[in-house]
Amino acid sequence: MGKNLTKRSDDYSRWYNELVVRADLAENSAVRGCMVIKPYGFAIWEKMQAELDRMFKETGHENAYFPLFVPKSLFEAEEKNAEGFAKECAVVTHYRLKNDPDKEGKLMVDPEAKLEEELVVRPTSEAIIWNTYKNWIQSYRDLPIKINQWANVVRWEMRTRLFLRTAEFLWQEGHTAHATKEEAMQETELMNDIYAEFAETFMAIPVVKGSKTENERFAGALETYCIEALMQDGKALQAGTSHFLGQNFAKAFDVKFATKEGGLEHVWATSWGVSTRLMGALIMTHSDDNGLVLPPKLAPIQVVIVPIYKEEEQLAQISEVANKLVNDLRAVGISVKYDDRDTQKPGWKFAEYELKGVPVRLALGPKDLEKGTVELARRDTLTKEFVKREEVVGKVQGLMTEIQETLFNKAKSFRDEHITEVDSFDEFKKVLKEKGGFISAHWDGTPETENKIKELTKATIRCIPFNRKEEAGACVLTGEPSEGRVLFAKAY
RNA sequence: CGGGGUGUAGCGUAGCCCGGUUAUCGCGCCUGCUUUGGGAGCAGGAGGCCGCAGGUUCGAAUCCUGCCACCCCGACCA
Repeated sequence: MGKNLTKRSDDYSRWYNELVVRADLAENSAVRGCMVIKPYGFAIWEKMQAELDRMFKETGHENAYFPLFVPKSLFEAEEKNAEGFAKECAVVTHYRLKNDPDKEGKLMVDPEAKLEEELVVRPTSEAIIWNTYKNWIQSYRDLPIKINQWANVVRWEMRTRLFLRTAEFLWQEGHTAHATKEEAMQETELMNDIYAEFAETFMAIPVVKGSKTENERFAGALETYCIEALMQDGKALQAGTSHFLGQNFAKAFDVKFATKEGGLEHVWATSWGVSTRLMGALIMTHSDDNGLVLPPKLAPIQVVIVPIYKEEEQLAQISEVANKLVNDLRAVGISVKYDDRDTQKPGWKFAEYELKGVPVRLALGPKDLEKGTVELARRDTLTKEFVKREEVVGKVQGLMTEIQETLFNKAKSFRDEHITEVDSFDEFKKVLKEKGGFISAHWDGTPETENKIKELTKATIRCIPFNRKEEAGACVLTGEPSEGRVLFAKAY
C-alpha cells in the first residue's frame, strides 16, 4: 500500500488498521473502544444501507425506531438473552451531574440522582421491542409485524478493532412477529437469503449460508442462520445473522394473540441484523497492497478524472473535454469526480484514488487532446489502456459490470480454494496452521467436542452449511459417528 | 481482570543502560524557484512543558517513587 506497508509485511492486523485510516474510512476516537467513521467511509456505509433498506422494503418490512435504553428488569425477562449479553453491557445508573465541592471546575455524579432502576444501553433491542409489541398484538389480524430499525448498539468489548469490533456500532436489526412457526421459520430463511444476496451482488463477497451450532447460536434463539465470509488472511468473518426465536420472547414478555379458531397462542418471532462490520468484510475481501478496492456498486466515486497539464491554458482545454465527459457519464448514472486541484500532482492523485479504491480512473493530458483519447486505468487489475474519447462512456459502463464480476469471481476462487476437506485431527491442525481458511470436517454434534477443538486450535464451527452433502463419517476429534461435514475456521 | 511492553513535534522515531552545550532523523506542514503521463527536486523556514506529579543532583528526556494513558498477548465477542 503505497510507500511502506504491504499485506505481506508485518501482520495483517496492522495492515488492515493502517488501510482503514489511510483510506480515510475511519479512525479510533478518544472515547474508549469507539470509532469515528469519516465521510468517505460513511458514504460507503450509506450506499450499503440504501440497498439493504430497499431489499427490506421490497419484502414487506417497515422502518421504526425504539429507545436506546432498556430498563434492567425488561432486559432480564428473557433469561438466556440477558445472560448472553450480561458481560458486555453499559449501564446508566444516574441522571445528573453536579459541581464537585472539593475540586474547582470539576463535575461529579450527583449521588442524589441515582436511578431507582438502572437502564441498560441496548446491546440489542429484542427486550424493549417485545415489551412494546405486547401492546400492539391482540389478534391474528395484527400479525405479522415486520419491522426493521437502523440504530446504534453498545457492547462493552474488551478489545476492539475498527469496524470489526467496536464498543458502539451501527447496524440494522429486524424484529418480526408471526402467527405460525412455519411463517417465522420462512422469514428467518428469507432474511438470511437477502443478506447473502446483498453480500454477493453488491459487496462482491461470496458467502456460505448455514446454521450455527448451539454454542455459537444467538442467546435466546432456537436457531441461528448466518452468512460466513472468508477474509484474505484465511480467517472467517460472520457477515450477518438471522435468528428464529421461537416463542421465547413472546413467553418472556407475555405476547399472546387470539387465533382465527378462537384460541390464545404465543407469537412466533425472528430477529436479524447486519452491522458496520460489513465494512470490515468489504475491506478485507478485496483490498491489495495499493489500498482499498471497491466494487462499483458500492463505490461513492465510481470514476475519477485526473487532468495532466503544464500551464493554465492547457488545463482550460483539458477541463472542457473533462467536463463534457463528467456530464456524459453522469447522464448514464455513473458517479464521477473531476479532480482538477492544482495543489496535488497527477502521480499523487493516482496513488490517492487507488488507496481509496475508486474502480476506474481516467487521465486526460495534452497527448490525449491531440489524439482524441483518454487513458483508462482499472483499479481491480491495475491495468491501463487508451480509449477513444467517444467510446469512453460505453467502455466505462461496461466496466462497472465487469469489475463487479471480476471482484466477485476472484474472491470466490480464493474462498473455494480455501475450503479444505480434512479427515484426521493432525491434518486439521496442519491445514489450519499452514493454509488457513475453512476446514470441512466431520463433527460428532456435541458442544463438548466443539469446545475441545476450540481449546486445542482456536478454530470454531462457523456454520453447518445448508448445501452440505449428507455423508456418514467419523468425527475428526473423537471418531464418533457424524452425519455430515461442518465448516471450521478461526474467526474474527 | 492476569502477563508483557511503550509514552520524545501532526505522524513515525534516535537518544535513556553509563545524567552535562542549542534533543536526533524521516514523513508531513510553510515560503521561493524549477517541475507536472505514477506519491517531484533544490534551497530556506516553522513547529517540543521529552505522558503527569514528586524526589535525588550543581545539573534530569536519561536515575528513583507514585500516578495516568495507550499498545500487544490472554479471558470476552457481531
